[in-house]
Order: sequence, then structure tokens, then C-alpha cells
Amino acid sequence: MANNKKEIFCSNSQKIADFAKAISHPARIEILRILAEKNSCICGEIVLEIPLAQSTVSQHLKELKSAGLISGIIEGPRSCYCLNVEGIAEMSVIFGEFFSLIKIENIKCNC
Amino acid sequence: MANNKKEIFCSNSQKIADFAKAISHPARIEILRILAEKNSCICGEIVLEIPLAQSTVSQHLKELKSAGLISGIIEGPRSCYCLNVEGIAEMSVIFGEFFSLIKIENIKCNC
DNA sequence: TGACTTTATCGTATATTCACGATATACGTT
DNA sequence: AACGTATATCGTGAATATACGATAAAGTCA
Repeated sequence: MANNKKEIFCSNSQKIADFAKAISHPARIEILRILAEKNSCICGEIVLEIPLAQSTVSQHLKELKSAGLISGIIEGPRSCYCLNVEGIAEMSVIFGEFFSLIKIENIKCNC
Repeated sequence: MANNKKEIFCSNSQKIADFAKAISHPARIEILRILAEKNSCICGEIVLEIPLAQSTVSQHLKELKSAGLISGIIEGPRSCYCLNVEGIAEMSVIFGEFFSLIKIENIKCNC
């Protein structure tokens, strides 16, 4: 059988999982880091800093964009990317809620 | 070509990505939720609450365990699972650091 | 001992991810 | 107009993830 049972779970779980998937590759983590470091729109230097092929970096950028974590505008021959403040805030809130939920000190555990 | 360039990135990025991958499936999110809700070791009721085949749930449990987010002991015919407080705390800290890094209000962005 | 229960593991099929090179696109420059 | 530059997209292949049924393992109970 195949896989695609993800939609049977509650939407909050799906949202967390989707954000997590978006940042589940070190290249994408470092792209976000680079964008935060520059603290401004940058046009393409990302490819120079990530040791992957240009097409691969472009793919990672696309994933981050579709997850809502970055925004990008294509300006003819060059593109401008920056962090999407709203998306990152949403991820931060959702993760925060989830972490505080599971961070309960389960003292009853005797494993 | 194949994929396995993940080890060329810095270890912090890899660690974040690994934790993110561990929670990048809604079933695993809900397993963590169930464990937190019960607030104790539970033996197998997870399979009843997750609408997936028993073998699939077992696989998800294995992934969470290898990521250090849960601990489990096999007690003969049944297993006991609970949240791994240390692992969750580590994930929480690492994510918190990363989020605060990228949450900078990048007012210079003009995208 | 033999049946039953519970869970992990194996084998397998399909889907997705990751990575690359090649190409297309779109603009600027000469 | 022709060339160059920067970036996205396409096509492809390998690796991994997801899901299931079947089976194995290990204990309990009649």
C-alpha cells in the first residue's frame, strides 16, 4: 500500500508536522539562518553560501516558500528572498504550544 | 545522484533538522500528545487511538524512540512507553534558540 | 503443553525527498 | 540583435519514508 493517511489526523497535528517537515533538512535551516543574519532581502547569495547545486538550493527555497516561512519575489533575472515574519511567528506559536503541552514532568513514569 | 549531503552542514543545523524530522508526521505528533495526556507509562493503547495498522504505529514509535523523544521498555508481550523528558527538553531548547534567532523583525525587507 | 495476546520485525509496494545536470526564462548589457 | 547573468523548472535517478500484511518472539492463561 501507499502512504497518504496524513489527512486523517487533526488539523493542528498536521500543521505542526508540515512546519516540522519544512525545517527537517539542514540546508533549509541554514538558509533561514542566512536570511536572519542579513536581516534584509538578499538576492541570490544564498546559492554561494550553501554547498549544493543551484537547482537544489532553488528547490529548498521553494519548499520554504510554500511552507510560508520565507517570501520571495522574482525580479527578472534575479530573485529577492527574505524571512516571512508572519509565517515564522505562526510556527513559533504552534510549536510553543505543543512543546508546553508535552513538556509536562511525567513523574509517574517508571520506565 | 543520490542524497546524503546532510553531513556537510553544521551539527547544530543537523540536530534541529533531525528533531524536526522526528515530529514531521501527524501520527507521531499525536503519539506524543497521547503520552503527555496520560502522563504515565502506557502499554499499547496507542495502537487503539491511532488509526493506522499496528505495525505502522510500531514503526512510528521506533522513530520517536531513536530520536530520543520517548523511552520504551519491552516487557515480554507488552511494551511500556513514556515521554523522554530530557529529549523533549533538549528539543525545546534547541528550537527555542533557533526560533529566537530567526524571529528578528526584519524591517528592512521590502519584498 | 497449547492456545492466546501483545508487540516488534520482516518483506514489500508505493510515494516522496533529495540531488544533479540540462534547459528555459527573463532581464541587462554591449 | 546577440550575448551574458541569474534563477526557476524539467527530467531523472537514488535514497528514504510510509503503510500494510505476515510472521516471529515472548509472555500469560487455561
